[in-house]
Amino acid sequence: MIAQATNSSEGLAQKLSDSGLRATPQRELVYRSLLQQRDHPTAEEVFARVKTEMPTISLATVYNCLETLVQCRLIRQVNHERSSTRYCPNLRPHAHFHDEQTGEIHDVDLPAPFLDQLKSMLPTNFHASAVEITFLGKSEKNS
Amino acid sequence: MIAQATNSSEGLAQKLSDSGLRATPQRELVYRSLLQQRDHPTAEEVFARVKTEMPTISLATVYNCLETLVQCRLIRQVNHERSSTRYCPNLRPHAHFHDEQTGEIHDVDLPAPFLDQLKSMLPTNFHASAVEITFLGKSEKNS
DNA sequence: TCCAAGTTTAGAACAATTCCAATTCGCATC
DNA sequence: GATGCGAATTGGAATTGTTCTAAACTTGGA
Ligand SMILES: [Mn+2]
Ligand SMILES: [Mn+2]
Ligand SMILES: [Zn+2]
Ligand SMILES: [Zn+2]
Repeated sequence: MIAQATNSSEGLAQKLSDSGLRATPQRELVYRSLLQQRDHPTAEEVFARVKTEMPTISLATVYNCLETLVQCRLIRQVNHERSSTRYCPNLRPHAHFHDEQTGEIHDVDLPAPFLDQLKSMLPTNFHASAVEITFLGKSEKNS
Repeated sequence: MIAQATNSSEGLAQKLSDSGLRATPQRELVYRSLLQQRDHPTAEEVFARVKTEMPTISLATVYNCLETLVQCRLIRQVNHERSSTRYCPNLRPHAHFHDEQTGEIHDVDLPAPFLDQLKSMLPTNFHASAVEITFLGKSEKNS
């Protein structure tokens, strides 16, 4: 059986070394914290979370690690208006739903054919390499 | 014949006074400059453009005017990643295509039914009031 | 064991935006 | 046509999220 990306720290060392980078304790911890609590935290929130486990880590390092993970395509940035960048370890193609009441961000999986349809809608002189879709609205608590 | 929104400064005074606000020279100028050059300028760019016509205007006022126009729904903010907010006077529902080479932003009109389809794709506990769609890619110069 | 390159760190710097307090503007009333 | 008053503008200070810098630390391999 071919190992699928298991969303655990295994893929981390691999993808990092693919880019000629090291799997440091800080990078592993930052990545693990994102997988553990998939609520699209900001850098400051990640900092607060990892500090409990590694009290000496610095905010600059958290920013560095996050940027590294983004570059290795292990995580993605999520931006909304001008507020702090948030981070998402969900690598499937998906949209983001911003709950305007709570500020929470939820992942919304979208069928791949739909995204293709969307790209095909562009004028012929536009060639899209990526599409970002963001919903704004309110979500009912699910009981 | 019923006057349609004519994208000229006429609608401005109306929509402003609807919100209990005045149509000041600064607000009119900022709005006119956005209509004149529809390239999604930043606040600083708007500032540079209007200064040629009103050398005494301040950057703070440009920010104030832009915010006011957004609140009156005469223009819209366009954000990408964490770069400066840009402003768009196109009120039709449309997506934005970011040319990664040039940094230019182009409006892409999308069929309304498509946007409805998109919203209908959400889980039933999500109620979207707005959708934002951003394409990234390159565009060929049209001759 | 030692080295060079990679990484982390604290704090300074930066850039976009917002805030603030003082002045100016402009409609309404006298 | 002056006066009053809230709205709007202004320059500069403050804020905030992020990046930069330079020094210290770590590590895999010669
Ligand atoms: Mn990015
Ligand atoms: Mn807005
Ligand atoms: Zn996500
Ligand atoms: Zn636009």
